[in-house]
Amino acid sequence: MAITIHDVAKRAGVSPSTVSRVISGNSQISEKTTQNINKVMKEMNFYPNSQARNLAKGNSNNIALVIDANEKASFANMFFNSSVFGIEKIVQENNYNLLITNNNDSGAKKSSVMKLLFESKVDGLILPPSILTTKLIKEINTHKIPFVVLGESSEFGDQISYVDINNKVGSKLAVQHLKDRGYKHIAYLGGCDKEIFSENRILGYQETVGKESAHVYKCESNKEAGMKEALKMLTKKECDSVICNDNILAFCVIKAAKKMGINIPGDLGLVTFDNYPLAEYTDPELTAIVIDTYAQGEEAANFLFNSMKEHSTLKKTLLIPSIISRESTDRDKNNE
Amino acid sequence: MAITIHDVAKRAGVSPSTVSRVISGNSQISEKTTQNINKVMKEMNFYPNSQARNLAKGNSNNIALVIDANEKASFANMFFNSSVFGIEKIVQENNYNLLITNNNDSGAKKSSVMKLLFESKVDGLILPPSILTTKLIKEINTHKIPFVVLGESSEFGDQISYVDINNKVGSKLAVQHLKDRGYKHIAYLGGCDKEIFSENRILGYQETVGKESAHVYKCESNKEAGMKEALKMLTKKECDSVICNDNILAFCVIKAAKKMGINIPGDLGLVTFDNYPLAEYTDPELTAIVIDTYAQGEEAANFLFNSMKEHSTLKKTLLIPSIISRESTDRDKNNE
DNA sequence: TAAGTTTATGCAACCGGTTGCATAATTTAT
DNA sequence: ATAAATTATGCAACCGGTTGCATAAACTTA
Repeated sequence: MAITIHDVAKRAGVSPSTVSRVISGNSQISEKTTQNINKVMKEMNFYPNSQARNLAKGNSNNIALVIDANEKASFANMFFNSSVFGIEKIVQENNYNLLITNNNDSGAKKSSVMKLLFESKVDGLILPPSILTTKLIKEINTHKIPFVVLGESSEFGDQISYVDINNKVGSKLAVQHLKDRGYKHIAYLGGCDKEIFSENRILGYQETVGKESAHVYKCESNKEAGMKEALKMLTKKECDSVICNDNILAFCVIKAAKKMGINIPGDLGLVTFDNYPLAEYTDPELTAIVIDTYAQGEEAANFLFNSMKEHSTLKKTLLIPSIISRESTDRDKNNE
Repeated sequence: MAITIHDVAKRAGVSPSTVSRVISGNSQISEKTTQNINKVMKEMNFYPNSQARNLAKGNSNNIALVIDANEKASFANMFFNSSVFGIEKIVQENNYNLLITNNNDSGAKKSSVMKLLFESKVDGLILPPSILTTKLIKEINTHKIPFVVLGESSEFGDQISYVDINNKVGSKLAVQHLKDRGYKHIAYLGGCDKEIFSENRILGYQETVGKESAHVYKCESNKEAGMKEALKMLTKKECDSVICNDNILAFCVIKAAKKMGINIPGDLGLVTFDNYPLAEYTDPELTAIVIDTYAQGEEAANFLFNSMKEHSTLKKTLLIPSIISRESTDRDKNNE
């Protein structure tokens, strides 16, 4: 049914190998023959069958992006989101296919990632830190499949290559931004112990303001915890500004401040990590630490393709975030 | 290097065909032999090479989800997001792989979707309505690849199978919800002419409130247009409630109302289409028409797999949305 | 012009499975 | 016990490309 390399060969009066060599472009076929074969291929509208090609070449031409089924859908996804576009772009530039799969590691059966490995379905993997286990890393290495992690890992940091945001620098940017506008006492809201990115943000904050002037209000990222902790923070009146660990908490602060009659940015400066689309639609609009997940995806994919070409050593990449100034910190330095 | 079916056959003392038949499970191999082969496969940790399998079977074992590079990243992506999880779930249940690709139809070269078709890389396609063209549909049909569209299409509605939300019903739900709470004059904010989903929402709204009592404030979904139109609407004072075409516009209404000293829900009832994570963090929290994109993804994928098993006719599926009541409409019926 | 190089192409095996057909092994019927 | 029917398995071709090696053709060089 489908047109094969043999059909093309017959029509062009050459052998299949010659056609194959023209397709691959990596051999010394005479200019004349090449042009003729190209012409015939165009005429017959021929495209090589990728299954056959992969089998012969011994690769899959796929790389897989694994997502974590267990992550709470909402925000984790938004994140996953832009990075996938960056990844997809690089994958396409390399003439590869991008597979997406959930890691449903039930323990009982082989997880989907294991299956990808065993059935030789991928030449490379992009993983979230949350699914890493000693067993998984060992298995991937046994199969000699290069992989890269989208984010830092506290437990396995020394066994993996990863691309993450420099969260410490993010906090420094936030602190500096607030100080520049005359805010003196800066609090940090959010972050729980298990997330390494929160840890680093808090660390960066503490280092910048100085351990003694740090006021960290740890809390989970949901309505109840967020509101409670925001109100607590505002009631204490220790601080004239706050850095939020994410947009949800920033929204909570806005709400809490409103309830208590505290004006943002007049009485309270507010900087938040993350810049989701609605961050510029709030009242006041949110000054945000912007994380370029698209670039993160690109970076990870590029690294992966390099590792596939030539064995490379472990590499940790930290991208520098930026800050976008909006109403929530928009006051004169001397306004205080 | 890798273990093949031949290695297994040798060890088990049978022919490769027998092993193959055990793997496929679709033939009459004796119980004894089957068990033995299974044992050997487990011992050798054997998994069939998928490239070889696909080549022999003449399929790819892939379905592709195409995303539209041109859609504005933000909100389109959030949408894309949950549906991809639903799709991925069904794909995995069917032991298939999910490919994701951008449709970079530059016109010059073959677009990525065309490539997928020509290189036999997919057995099925899930497409966004925005990339449909006569040429593309024709090409897909020529290749006899089943496909389904994630959303309705005005131009090609009669040539495709699609899964969409019943937007008319969404509007009816919103209107009914507002009426139940004693709101009398309901406006509709947002929607531009090119989007069929907006059209249907407005249509459903008009049909429910009656053509003569309809007040549609069309506008684009961005800060400038949204604020301007929201202020205009509130200034006119025609209505005591509004249905917003999306969360961005709802945020604009909240901001505009605050500026004008209008209380939500007291003076103005507010229902919005879409329920993005931050919709419950606003002040007031947003009553929202919830669109289950996860289910939409599942539905589309299920339909696709059915079409792959047996040729099926075109099918239009409309999922019923639901409404989640929050503060922005939370007043007594007699409060007015 | 013959010998030596270089370049262009074909042959055939191979990648690792699947499957139609033939045959061997086993069971059932007579 | 033998023929007939049924079940289990193997053989070999095939899916559609790729590639090492051999050889033919074209080009140098002496």
